[in-house]
Amino acid sequence: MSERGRILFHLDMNSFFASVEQAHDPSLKGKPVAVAGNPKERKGIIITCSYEARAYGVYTTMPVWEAKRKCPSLLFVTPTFERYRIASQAMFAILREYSDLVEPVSIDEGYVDVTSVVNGADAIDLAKTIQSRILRELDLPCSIGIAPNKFLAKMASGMKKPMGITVLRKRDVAHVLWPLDVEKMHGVGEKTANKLREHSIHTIGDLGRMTEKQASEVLGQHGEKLWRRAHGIDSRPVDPESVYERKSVGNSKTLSFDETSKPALLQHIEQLSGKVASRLKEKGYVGYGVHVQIRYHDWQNRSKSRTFKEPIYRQSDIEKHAKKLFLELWNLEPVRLVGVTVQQLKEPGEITEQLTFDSYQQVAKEEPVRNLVEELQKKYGKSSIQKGIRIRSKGSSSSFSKDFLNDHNKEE
DNA sequence: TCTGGGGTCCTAGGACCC
DNA sequence: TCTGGGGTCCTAGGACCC
Repeated sequence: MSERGRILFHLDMNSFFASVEQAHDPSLKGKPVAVAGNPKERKGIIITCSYEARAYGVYTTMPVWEAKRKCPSLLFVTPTFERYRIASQAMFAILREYSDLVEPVSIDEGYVDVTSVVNGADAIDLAKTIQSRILRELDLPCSIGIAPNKFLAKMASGMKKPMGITVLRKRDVAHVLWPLDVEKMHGVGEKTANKLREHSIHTIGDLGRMTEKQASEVLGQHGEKLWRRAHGIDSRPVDPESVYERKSVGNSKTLSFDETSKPALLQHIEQLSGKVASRLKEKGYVGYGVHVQIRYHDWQNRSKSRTFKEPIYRQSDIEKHAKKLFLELWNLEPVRLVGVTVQQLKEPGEITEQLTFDSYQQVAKEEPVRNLVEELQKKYGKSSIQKGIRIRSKGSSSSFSKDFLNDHNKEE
């Protein structure tokens, strides 16, 4: 498939969780707001913060205590994931009004292929329409990148925030992308950036000016991919199905202190197994592998996994295998985090057991927009609709996005 | 008083098979 | 006569992203 001629949008919600909270409680608007877990827990970090908070130097993953120091007036909100899922669904529902080719990437971003919907000249108008609808109907800001492929669209959406619309053509790559620090590139993290710097590669342009062979000598296959991206080459299609193809379901927990007691650790494994089992059931999957992770006090990560012939989905089975794996793995050192994941998921289509089928059907079917609106109204009341759709939905919501920061926080 | 929790994808080595 | 070559599966670990 030629990539010439495609028109892709990448839509990115601006500081999504914080914006949803500001939409829900307008008294938070214009103020530094941070969404963070329980600040008393060790896990107290900033999950998202408003632009007003960013102005004080607060950013995602910053420990709460540090954020308080940087911005004493910072308002803290504990996350309400149900609200975010609802807003996310409503946002994707709007996108699907314009194209069937919508691929959610996470709860707050996705790609839309509008090639057959709009001609090049009208793409910006469509982006403006979508952006202003999301602002008017959901009271949420977003940025949109317009480009001939996913990589460029993603880079474009990040260029103007909040409420930006940015076109990035292939011919813009050399003068727009190449001057940027190589770490700004999607797919280049700290480790890769360090490795590149060792070879005097500091900007995207430095990477682009290497030969493809040199890039692969430094970074292997990953290097070739990045080199092509640096040249604006990316033929990945927008795949609306990918959201349904979940590969694993897991839960992990950073313990409130480094734990050395075996019974206590096994109890954490039990709890995590229970969460995983109920999420599997809710989503209607069975798995064929169990994976256990340990993070030690010194941040050393270890993991152990095992594949099974028989489908795994019962809490008792997950628990049994996870405990066994844990005890084989644990070296008696203090444990900071434990995690349990069920992987190699399959939809239980041909599985004889029936218990998961109903919930699977719910998840697999996309809800009509109309229902969403009704549900929004139920949750927030009709009076608040002038400023935006605010919906209530139960179950089945996560089918719309590969929801990062997932169901684990349902109870909060 | 460092550093959450949910994921995906990739690599590399060994087992095993034809 | 030293012992090919390819493919797949499994497992451990790492990098990255939101």
